[in-house]
Amino acid sequence: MNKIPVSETVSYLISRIGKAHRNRANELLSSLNLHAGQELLLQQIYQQQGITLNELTCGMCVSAVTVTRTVERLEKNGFLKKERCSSDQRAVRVYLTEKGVAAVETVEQKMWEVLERETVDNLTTEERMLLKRLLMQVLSNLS
Amino acid sequence: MNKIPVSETVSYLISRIGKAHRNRANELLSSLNLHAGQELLLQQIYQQQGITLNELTCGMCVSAVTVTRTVERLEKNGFLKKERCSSDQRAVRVYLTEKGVAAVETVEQKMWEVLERETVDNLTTEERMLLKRLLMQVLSNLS
DNA sequence: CCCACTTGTTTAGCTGGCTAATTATTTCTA
DNA sequence: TAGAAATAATTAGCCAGCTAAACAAGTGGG
Repeated sequence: MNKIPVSETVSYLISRIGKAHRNRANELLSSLNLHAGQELLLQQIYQQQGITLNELTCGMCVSAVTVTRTVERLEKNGFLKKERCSSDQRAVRVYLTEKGVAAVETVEQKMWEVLERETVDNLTTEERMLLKRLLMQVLSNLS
Repeated sequence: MNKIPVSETVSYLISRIGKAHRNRANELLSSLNLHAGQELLLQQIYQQQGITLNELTCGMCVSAVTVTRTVERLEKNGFLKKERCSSDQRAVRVYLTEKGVAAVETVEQKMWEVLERETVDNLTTEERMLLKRLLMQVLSNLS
């Protein structure tokens, strides 16, 4: 059985695509003064105002430290507000400001839609469905 | 035309997979005292001892700054050596040490092989071929 | 021959992401 | 009920990655 070079493996493709995809996301987000990663956090708060940092940590597959610091920066830039939870003084709840809400609603069309269109360009509808199915299996494999 | 939720787009899958894949790569690399990104750099030098930082920058789709700093750390940890180019005093050439060579040769089986096996697990041979083809198109779209 | 331009690298300062260790609060249990 | 254990968040310190700006060394044109 011949070994295929690393450069022709699915893993190598994924690492290249992951980088390119993130780069493009950053380009699209820069006009909103956001960085890749922040938009996911804002979207979570949008779906549940008053969510705690701990709940954010779980929902984003990211470490608690990263959440703490990203929230800190987003608060400094006026996208959200922190508030100590009254029933559990350990927990911190976060709420989007008007600016934060506007940002989330803009990210949808300024980033996700553009990114998706570019990503699946030149693929037929069937190929897109298929790709989605295969990627869901890959994600499941790696989780 | 109904909009599909972000969580069901190829883009969203790619960003999730990209993160999970990188995390797993880091786990596998940690036993070699390497971090994701460093292994690509070492592999490039392995293929061309004496490569310049500028050539590394081009070959890795990464900024010159990142190359400079990663090389600096890898040198500090004994994986490579820097040397000013004699014919062009601006350029810096890098060479793997024995430790660096050993690392590259171990990364192949300790990281790439394991990662690939895990990534395409539960996919048939046909599905793997297909996935590869679709991902190559995606990479081309994003480059 | 010298000054302008280009090229290769580095510094400063920012981002997301991480682990380990710390602090504060709550909960559980002996 | 008091002390131990679990939980939520933070601090310190590390890594990859980035842009902008500085610096140094070649290259070219007038």
